[in-house]
Amino acid sequence: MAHEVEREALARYLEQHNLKHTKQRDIILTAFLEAKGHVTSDQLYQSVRETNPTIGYTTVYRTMKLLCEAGLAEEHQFDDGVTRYEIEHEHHDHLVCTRCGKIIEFECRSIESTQDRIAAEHEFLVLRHRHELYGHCRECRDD
Amino acid sequence: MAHEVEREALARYLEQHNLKHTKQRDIILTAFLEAKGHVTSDQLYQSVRETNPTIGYTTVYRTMKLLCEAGLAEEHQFDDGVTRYEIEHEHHDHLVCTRCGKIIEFECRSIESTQDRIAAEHEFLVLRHRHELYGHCRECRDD
DNA sequence: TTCGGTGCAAAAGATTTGCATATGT
DNA sequence: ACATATGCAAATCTTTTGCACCGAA
Repeated sequence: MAHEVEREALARYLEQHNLKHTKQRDIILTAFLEAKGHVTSDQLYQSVRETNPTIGYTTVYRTMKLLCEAGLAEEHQFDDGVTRYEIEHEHHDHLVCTRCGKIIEFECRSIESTQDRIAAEHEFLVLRHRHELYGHCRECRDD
Repeated sequence: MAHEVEREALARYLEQHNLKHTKQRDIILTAFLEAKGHVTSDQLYQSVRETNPTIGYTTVYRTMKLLCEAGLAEEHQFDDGVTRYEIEHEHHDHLVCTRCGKIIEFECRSIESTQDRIAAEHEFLVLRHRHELYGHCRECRDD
């Protein structure tokens, strides 16, 4: 079975918190991992429904919240207002194409250190950040 | 009367677009400017209601949209999911305190040029960006 | 007089909650 | 058996829309 690492992480989390290991949770985790990040609750719901038409919206929402708490997923709000989930991994930022919706990840040490300097100037303790560039990707730009 | 510059900008915009200059628009603009940025629709609605209890939610929403189009306001979505409006001015980014809600603005040339470099690497045309650091401000941090 | 504007109520879209039932442990 | 999960429907919350009436030009 695929995604062994994540499934075990979930199992561990459930056990430690006295929660139950249900097939819904497993199905949703799998669908989420297969989607490879940046999915909306609705996309997830649709994809889960294809094979398991009895699973409800509620369970998708509750499970995604659980996966976030377990450190397997991360919630993200881009400018369109819809919540998306992505697989939790090394911190990075995003290029978002406002035409085709493509999301490209990037990561930049030099920006991060500048950020730290700015925060320090304000005596601000930074816990997380978001940095998104919106525009048109190579395929969508006109020029 | 205060906020002469903005009121005139609005008047000009309305005229140029064949829209009407109503007292609601004036009242909402004033409330928005007095709030000094980063207000939610609801805060605006409440504050407008104090002096003008007949103004509806709808008008607040429609007017804020109008002010954005006129270039007087700017819409912003922070991580709490609620839309906030701020007074449109020189581009800048934000430090957001997740304890007291304070929002500090900052601006950084060196980050912006790095951004441009990254975008260029992806042949991406950047139209706008957001960059927010979430954490605890000087007054709210524990250490 | 004529359009655009306003306010209400209803709709819409995303997410959450109450509750009876089902199911891991 | 017992406590937690699930799925439905209903509730919430924010924002938008339809529509009859109002008011600025």
